[in-house]
Amino acid sequence: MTERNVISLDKIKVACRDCSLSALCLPMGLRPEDVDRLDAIVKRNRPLQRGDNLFRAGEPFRHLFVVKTGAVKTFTQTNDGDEQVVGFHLPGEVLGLDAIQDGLHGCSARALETTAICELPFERLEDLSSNIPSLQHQMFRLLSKEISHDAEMMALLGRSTAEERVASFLISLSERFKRRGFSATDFFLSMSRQEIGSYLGLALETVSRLFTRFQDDKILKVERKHVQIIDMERLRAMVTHQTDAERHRANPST
Amino acid sequence: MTERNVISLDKIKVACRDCSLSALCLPMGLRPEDVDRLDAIVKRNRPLQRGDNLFRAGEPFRHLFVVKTGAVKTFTQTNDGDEQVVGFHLPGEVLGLDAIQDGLHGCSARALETTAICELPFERLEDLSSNIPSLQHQMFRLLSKEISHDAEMMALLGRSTAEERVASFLISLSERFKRRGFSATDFFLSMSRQEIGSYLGLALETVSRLFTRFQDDKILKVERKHVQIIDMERLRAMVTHQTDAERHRANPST
DNA sequence: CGGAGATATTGATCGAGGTCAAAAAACTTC
DNA sequence: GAAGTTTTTTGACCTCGATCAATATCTCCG
Repeated sequence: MTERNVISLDKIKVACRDCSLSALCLPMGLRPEDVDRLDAIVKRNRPLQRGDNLFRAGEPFRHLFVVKTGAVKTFTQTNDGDEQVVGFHLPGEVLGLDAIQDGLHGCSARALETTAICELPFERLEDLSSNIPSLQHQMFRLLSKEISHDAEMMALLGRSTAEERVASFLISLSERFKRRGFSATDFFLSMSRQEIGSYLGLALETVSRLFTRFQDDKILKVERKHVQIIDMERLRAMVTHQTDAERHRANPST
Repeated sequence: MTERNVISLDKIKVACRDCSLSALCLPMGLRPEDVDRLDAIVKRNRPLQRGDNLFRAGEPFRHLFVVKTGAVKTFTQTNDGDEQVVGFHLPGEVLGLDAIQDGLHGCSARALETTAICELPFERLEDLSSNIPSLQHQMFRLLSKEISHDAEMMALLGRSTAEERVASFLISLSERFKRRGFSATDFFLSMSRQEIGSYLGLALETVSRLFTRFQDDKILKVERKHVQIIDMERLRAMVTHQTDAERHRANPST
């Protein structure tokens, strides 16, 4: 199960022991020789604390952000005041891609826990990518990946039952943790039931009930925010909607 | 209410009376001097008939597609066999952006009516955009626009009532028609109730009921697939979730 | 430590919208 | 234009999950 989007991951890991750069390399899949040039433009910020905003909807867009450690949620406000979570961003993942189009952030981003972030000045990234074809290519891939992820999410929200949504959510987290070298079956949820519910289009009570039901069914072990996946097979079996792309990725021989 | 993404639209319209190229210019917002270079790589296909596939999920990705006339739906299959619509694509809109990441189409695309399409060989587009910074910039914008559209859609599917979803859908169609120079208040739906329902995460019966209710309330005039929006204000009032970006676009002075 | 304010669980109730069913309207094809 | 197919409308019923409410647990801080 190698990460398709990463070119010679081992070399990169060696080339940039600084975790901020490996956080960059992972999503971008850069070649080592390109990393040095990227390195020059990366800003490193002090960590955000839980509740700190990284940016707010409507603010001008200057930087792409890469999560180094911690977790971030992105959300919009509804007219009647409360917030709607549109994404969770784990280490190695990129934020701000929706803001390129018109130079304004379309959603707000807030740290869910103590979080370290890399800033990439977008203008300079654009300049660089004109000169480094592989960087341009990776930028296109990055944006495209976000689009297919969103399409999967839309498909999930469009049809599924609560059970299926929560199962999908856990599987998605599991795969994302695995990809970054964390445990795929034993992890902490840095977001509240409320936030999970908002993201999945469910009431927080429904999320809670499903967690306990999954626990009763010996599929999970849940203790507050600590989740262990006991029976991944049955969790996967709950998800009816697997895109052809996913099928292909799971079994590339087909 | 000028289209922010288009640079000197009038000039482009004059420069390329061939509708295929204006279809390209609109989403990309290219400068006239770039159009000639694009022109060279555009393939023009014979029209698709209703039901024809443009591509299927899992097929290798070679081209971006731009709808010239007609309409296309994109959809995925669920494991239990039936299809899930993930998007509708009207004249001037681009398809295939989700496939850049891994070179495989993640969904299938099928014509909803007689449809003319432009093909853009993606490799050559990538090459060109290395040499034309403004093209690279527009490509980024195009991808980013898709991402923010998807985020809005996710927000819609995540929270809204059936009423709000159908209202949003009609408003979205209206704005997209308007942008391309068609009537914003009087148009045909080339998709079935079934397909609308699938897209909005609703049963087809629910869509039908809402259409008749809107008609009874003097908000719409619906006759089969022909829709007239009578009271846009009340339609808009139904939508609680307006992103800050949308608010800003509607009233840029803020 | 103990009290205050989040956050999570669990129960009870209710309604929006899904499902099933049947009829009506529109489109096809010969 | 008749017969068959597909799409849409409308009605009746029921279920899943939202909402309301009460309690339990955690976390933070003086």
